Amino acid sequence: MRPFDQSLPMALLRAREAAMRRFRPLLAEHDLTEQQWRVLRALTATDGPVEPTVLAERTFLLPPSLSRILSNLEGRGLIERSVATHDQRRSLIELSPDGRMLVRTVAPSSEAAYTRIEQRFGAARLQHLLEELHDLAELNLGEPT
Amino acid sequence: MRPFDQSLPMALLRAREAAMRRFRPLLAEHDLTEQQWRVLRALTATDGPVEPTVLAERTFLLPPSLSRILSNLEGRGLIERSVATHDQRRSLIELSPDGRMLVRTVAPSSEAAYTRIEQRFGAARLQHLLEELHDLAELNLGEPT
DNA sequence: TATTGTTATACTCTATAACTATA
DNA sequence: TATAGTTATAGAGTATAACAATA
Repeated sequence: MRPFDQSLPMALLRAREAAMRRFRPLLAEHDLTEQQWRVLRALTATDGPVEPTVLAERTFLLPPSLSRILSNLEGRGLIERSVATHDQRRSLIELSPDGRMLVRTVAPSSEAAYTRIEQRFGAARLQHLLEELHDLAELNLGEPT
Repeated sequence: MRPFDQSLPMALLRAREAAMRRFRPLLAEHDLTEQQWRVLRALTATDGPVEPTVLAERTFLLPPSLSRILSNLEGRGLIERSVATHDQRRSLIELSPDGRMLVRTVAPSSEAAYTRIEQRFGAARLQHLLEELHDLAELNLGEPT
């Protein structure tokens, strides 16, 4: 069997661990879990409001997990929900002003961590790595041959 | 702020998700969680018995989490524990014959998934990606500048 | 005193199913 | 009937602290 440290999932996990190590304490300072941050971050990336289903796909969270996270973030005033006018089943989620402010507070450290990686690893090399990861994720490995 | 899909941790998570998607149902068939499998997999990679502390580092599990997982795996007869003769505080963990058999049962599907990725992504390209991930993980990003 | 490993505790996420409201 | 989202439930991992046994 392939050696443990040549396993692709382990290599991805290890790299992610290395990239996140410095960032986690910062999230903890703001009482945010990784998953909560992923949701806030995904909301920052969109122009307008997003439906929970879309948000779940983008953040790799299951609907029940996302549902709890949204309740939590709404309770803290970091997001706002509304109901879609064309289909009352659908919710629309967006950052509140407080949520946007929180992201703006955390973002600089995130960028600093990124810059640090760029400096040590090389900006072009990192860009290429991101492209490779993107391609890998798009192979549709779940589809039948 | 950097676009969400240009975030390195998200790119790593997304790639890992893609690589694991087909593998999870197989683990579920054998009543194994991802973390339990990581432990079994790490034990396969070593020649002899391993101390829990080392195992925790290699699998990115916290000691309390690992402790529970080891109890579970021991209860299922998949691993064996002994006490180090030179230091009675230390445990030594190794796969049991049943554990080895289970790994041998699951391994072919793991290899098949890997081969599939190699075919679609390119073997050399994948090898290079693994090396880049390895280098990235070894940047010691947690250290002060 | 320090270290190895486990236990305690509280919380969060995962995963599947069942349910409500709307379409 | 089907879909969007929430709630129910059980289980597992995360994280920190406290603890027992050994060094």
